[in-house]
Amino acid sequence: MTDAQKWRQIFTLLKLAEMGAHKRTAKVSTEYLAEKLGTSQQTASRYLIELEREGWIERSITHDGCLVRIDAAGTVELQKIYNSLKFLMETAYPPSVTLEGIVFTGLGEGAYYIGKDRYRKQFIEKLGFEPYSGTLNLRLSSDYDIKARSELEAYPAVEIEGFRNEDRTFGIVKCYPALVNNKVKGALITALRSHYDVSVLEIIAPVCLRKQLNLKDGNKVKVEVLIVP
Amino acid sequence: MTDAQKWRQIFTLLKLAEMGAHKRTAKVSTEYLAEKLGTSQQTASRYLIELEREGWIERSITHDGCLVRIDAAGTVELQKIYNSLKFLMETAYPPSVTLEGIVFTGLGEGAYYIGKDRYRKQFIEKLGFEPYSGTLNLRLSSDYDIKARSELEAYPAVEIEGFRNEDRTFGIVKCYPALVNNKVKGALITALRSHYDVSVLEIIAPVCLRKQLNLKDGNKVKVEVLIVP
DNA sequence: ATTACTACTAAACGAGTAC
DNA sequence: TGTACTCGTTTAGTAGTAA
Repeated sequence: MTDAQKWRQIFTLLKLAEMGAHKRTAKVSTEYLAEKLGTSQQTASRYLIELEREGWIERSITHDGCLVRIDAAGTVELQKIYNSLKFLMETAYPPSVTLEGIVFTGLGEGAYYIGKDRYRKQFIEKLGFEPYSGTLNLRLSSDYDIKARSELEAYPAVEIEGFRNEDRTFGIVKCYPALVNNKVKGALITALRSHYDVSVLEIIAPVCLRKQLNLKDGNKVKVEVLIVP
Repeated sequence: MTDAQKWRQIFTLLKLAEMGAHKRTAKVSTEYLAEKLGTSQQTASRYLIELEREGWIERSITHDGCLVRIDAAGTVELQKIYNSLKFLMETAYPPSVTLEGIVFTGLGEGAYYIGKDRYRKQFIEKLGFEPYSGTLNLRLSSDYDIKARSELEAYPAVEIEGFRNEDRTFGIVKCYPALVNNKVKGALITALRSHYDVSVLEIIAPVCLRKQLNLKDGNKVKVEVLIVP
């Protein structure tokens, strides 16, 4: 089944549900369904046949219409769309923000901060992974990316608490779970220190991103930041 | 715009929303969108053009992708589907039950009961119309219709309180708002008395249904009973 | 009344490609 | 890189009609 077909079918399921076929066996003539769908009787008939083959509805044909009931599998499809829409419409934040930046070599300070045990423990606890001892530095190039990054500040983040040891104070770190180049799970971290400006991203991950993704300075990297309300 | 087109577009809107385009301007390449849609880059491009023409998205093209934001009109479309699904999935009852029956002439007792002032006042108050002084009697023919009618008992109804006068007791009446032959608003009423069995429907409406719909004994009538939780 | 087949028409798709 | 045009191919839609 192609995606286009799938969506026609989900639309048909929705119309059948509006006739109550998700709660009870409803009598539906192909002519009536056709009217609701804005299509011909023949097409409505074909849709019902497809839905039946797909196992999304149960159907029996009588002399004056079909008795149709949406099956468990069909209900699941409607529920999926509902859940997705519910999340999108009820949540104040976008589900994700995608940023792109160019790899560059930093001063190696990332490793120093990430190495601090009080940070490490929290990374493991709150992000679910032990970070590789180094950060991947990305420079944002476009206005879009810089704007998108600044919008992130308003969205909820995983907060890593600061602390102080005998020498100095280590500040709070805001983390955003992220997917790097559609492949590797990691996190964007901010405010570790203020050496870099808003056009720089620092990424941590359980593995060495440069090795894992075969990255060199100057390569473009996509970071899909996941907002977790 | 045909309905098939409309549904492709709503599907596309949903995917764009999953990229956050309903909350912010998102950078989306046609190639990336194509992948999410399960279609070709060319088709994705066409969809975006159509959505823009429709006024559902705002778009500006940059050298490395489109900046896309779902417009108010587009959000409304998503909201419509969401509201519809929300109602269907969160409600324990089907939105409506459609019954078909054959017109026959009753004993004229309907007029007597409906004429009672204590009933009339409640009909006006709770159903929103003053019933024509007579009921349309329908005989259910198929097993499906009789089964569907019996299911109605479990669904919420508008309840008209009983009363007693000097002579006798008048019982409670359950009403279900209904649309007769897709045209006239009225109500299915039950338990006015027990003269008729489960295979008989009594319908009231603000007008004389026989005249309004030009009905004769033996005509088939469709009654779409609306469940109002 | 219905459903749904066949044969045809209309529309959507996507490969190639220009920009 | 991108987007989006043309145009041949594929797919969906419908009219007519049988069952």
